[in-house]
Amino acid sequence: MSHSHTVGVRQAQKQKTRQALLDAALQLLEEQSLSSLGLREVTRAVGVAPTAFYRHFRDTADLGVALVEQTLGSLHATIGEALAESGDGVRIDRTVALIAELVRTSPAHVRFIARERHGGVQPVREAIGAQLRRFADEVAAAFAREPEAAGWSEADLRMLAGVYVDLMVMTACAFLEAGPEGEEQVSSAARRQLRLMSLGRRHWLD
Amino acid sequence: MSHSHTVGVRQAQKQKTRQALLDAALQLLEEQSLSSLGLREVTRAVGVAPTAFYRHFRDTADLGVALVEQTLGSLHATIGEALAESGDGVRIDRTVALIAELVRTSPAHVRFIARERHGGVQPVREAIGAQLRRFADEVAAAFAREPEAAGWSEADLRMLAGVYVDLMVMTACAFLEAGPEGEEQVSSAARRQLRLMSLGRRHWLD
DNA sequence: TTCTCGGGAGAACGGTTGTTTACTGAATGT
DNA sequence: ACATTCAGTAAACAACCGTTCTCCCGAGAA
Repeated sequence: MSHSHTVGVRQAQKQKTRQALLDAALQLLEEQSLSSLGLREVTRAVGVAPTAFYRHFRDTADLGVALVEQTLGSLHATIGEALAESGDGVRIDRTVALIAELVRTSPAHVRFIARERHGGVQPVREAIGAQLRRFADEVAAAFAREPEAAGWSEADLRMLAGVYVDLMVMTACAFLEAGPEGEEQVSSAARRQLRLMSLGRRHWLD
Repeated sequence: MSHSHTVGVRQAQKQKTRQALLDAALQLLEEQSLSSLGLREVTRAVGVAPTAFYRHFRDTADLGVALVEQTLGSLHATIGEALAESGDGVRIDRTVALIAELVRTSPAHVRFIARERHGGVQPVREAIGAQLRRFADEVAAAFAREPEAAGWSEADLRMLAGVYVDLMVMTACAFLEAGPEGEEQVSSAARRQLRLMSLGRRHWLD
């Protein structure tokens, strides 16, 4: 008589090992790319039989897109907060600090996205591309709500938002490569880059 | 009694099959990443025995760094020409056109660089990073030669050059993803991005 | 010519891969 | 209480992998 929304011990255990597979894969992907990640490699790290993999994913590419959506999907809410800042200078600091904390708390996720964005697995590439396009849309919408956007064409606004998102991805990669000790240096460089873009934006309509 | 500079049939044949290995690898890497590229896979595509691979490279990672230097090394001369343009607007058109032609004539090389820049093989990542840093240095030197660079700190100039290079890599990736039909659209977007940066550069010292 | 060097061929090795098939047993619905 | 569903197991499969060893034979030096 239990309703469909009750979790049940059964489905809870299933999603538990599913998450274990995702976590193990993410860890293994720190030193290789998805197209070389083996099915057995993942199950061995978790401690389950190789065939158990098929109960959750069709292949490692399928696992990859799940990893993309879990990593980037939960980020839209966080991004919205930083974009709510109206001051141009304050938003720059907020955004860079957000990226820095993201890389600090979960570097493996960031590395995975950076690596597979242009990686060898097509479905994963497309999943990342779609998510980044969603981010750019949200940034463009936030820009459009501001008074500085007056006189801007929609295409130019979309271009500006695209540069903004790409700059943030590049900054995240720079944080990764620099390590914890070079964090402050990357931060200041990123802030200057954003300031350069902000200046260009102010004088766009001349 | 032949002098050391005479090629000889022996060394010519060796570099011939070495180049064949590089070409075959580049073609195979269009649909996968280097960390999953097999030694036998490459030799099979060329038509030589698997053991012949060891006469030229230690492993596939070694082949990767050779591929990086062959791809990016020959580009420094071409870049120098575009940077010689003094006009700010003309240089933008020249640069974007150069990237477009590069992607058109050898897309596999561009895809390889984009894919392995953050890929799973450390030595290759470092080789690409070193080459891109060289590009940024050249761009910074070209900027420093201009009158607009007056009052700029060396660090800010380096930052500007870094953004320039990263923007070009991103543009090359955009050309790849868009395909031949969307070439004009990517070109105009890239030109607007460069113009945005150029505007910010003009008002940097306020 | 004769000797040496070295790129390439061939076979074999132990190990790993993805996938299939049949099976177990505990949580679930009736 | 019983029947069913299904996540996970176990074993086997052919195919592939990187690497080692031995041999071959033509180019280049003597």
